[in-house]
Amino acid sequence: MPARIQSRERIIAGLADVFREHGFEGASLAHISKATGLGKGSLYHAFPGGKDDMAAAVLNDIDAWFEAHVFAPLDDQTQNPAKAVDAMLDACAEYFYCGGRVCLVGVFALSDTRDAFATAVHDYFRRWETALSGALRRAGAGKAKAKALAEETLARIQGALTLARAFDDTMYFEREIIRLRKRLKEV
Amino acid sequence: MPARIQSRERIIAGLADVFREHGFEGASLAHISKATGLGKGSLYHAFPGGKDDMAAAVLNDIDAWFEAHVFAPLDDQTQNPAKAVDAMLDACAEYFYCGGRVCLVGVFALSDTRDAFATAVHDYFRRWETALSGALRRAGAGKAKAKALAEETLARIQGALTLARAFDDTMYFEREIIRLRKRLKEV
DNA sequence: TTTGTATTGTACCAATCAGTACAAATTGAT
DNA sequence: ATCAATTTGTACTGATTGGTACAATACAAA
Repeated sequence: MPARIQSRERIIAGLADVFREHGFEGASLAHISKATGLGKGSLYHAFPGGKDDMAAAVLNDIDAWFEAHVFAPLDDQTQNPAKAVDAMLDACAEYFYCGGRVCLVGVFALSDTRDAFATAVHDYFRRWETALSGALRRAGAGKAKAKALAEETLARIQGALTLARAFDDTMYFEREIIRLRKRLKEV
Repeated sequence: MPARIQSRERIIAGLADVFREHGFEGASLAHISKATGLGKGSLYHAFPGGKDDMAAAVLNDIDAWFEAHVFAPLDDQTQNPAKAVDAMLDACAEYFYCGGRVCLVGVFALSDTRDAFATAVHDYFRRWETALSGALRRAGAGKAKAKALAEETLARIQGALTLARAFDDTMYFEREIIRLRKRLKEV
């Protein structure tokens, strides 16, 4: 019966889906087992620390994706900052499936899981905010305005995800991205 | 041992705190019992339908509060629409404890609880959106602009709550409200 | 094939889950 | 004070929780 190698990538992707759908507390090992196709034995072999370990791995994976596709491009001094901001919105639309997928970090931020993963959540948003406000500064905004715009942008993205989910209509997210694109060109 | 009358108001307030903190799935009867000071007997006496019943009662309570303090004032044709919008932001700041308290409807929207309470979540945001966009129209905005601004406003409020919680800093919410107040005067 | 290791499924554990049953206690009316 | 109705705490239920133990399997090297 046993033994077929699963790529860790695929396992983490399945874990992310479950955590996004049910939150940390709601993600039972039964759910996780079903979503990943792995039994408890395999799961605890791959993540000896249990659910905490799994969630940490997922958060790490998300962080790596955003670092590569969002944060680093925003930081890149050699590129046109306006283009980097545009690329950020593209990356968000891609990552969040145009609003069909929710932000796991945001979910964790709202739930009581926040306490356990507080620093991970904190760092993710801080990293995003400073990278974006840096790019906006290079695009010509003053220090205060850049920070305010960055805060506003993150709030609008997170909020749009909530609304898209509440209305079960991805257009809410897509329209917000369009408005945001326009707004961020006004620097 | 038993018997002291608890006001239903207080019970529901306690329930709301628990659901906000832990989400629907994470809110165990042990948590609920502790937060309300009521045993299972009392809880199932007051809410025969169990947790679903409790959550529905909380959502109903929230809806009533917003109906009275936010939606109805926005609808009021006899009042200055700009003032109603301002009052809406005041009411939000009050209700959400300036960001220290999370939006339960938003939490439910993100979790899988969404399916069970989909219509309640849906109706809440739709009601808010139409009331706000109506007020903005009366304040002089065109139809399309009013709708876009209303969507943007709801997203920013929800997102600001997420950020305030993520950073554990209510200033993120308060600053967003200030920016929003300014933005909504531009109609 | 044989062997050793990495990987896996399953049987189990104590704790906790939502929910039920019911008797004890409190209340308000008389 | 008495009594009926309402409220309440507690003791249970079967199911599910996260986690452990371990034997069976598959795989790569020999």
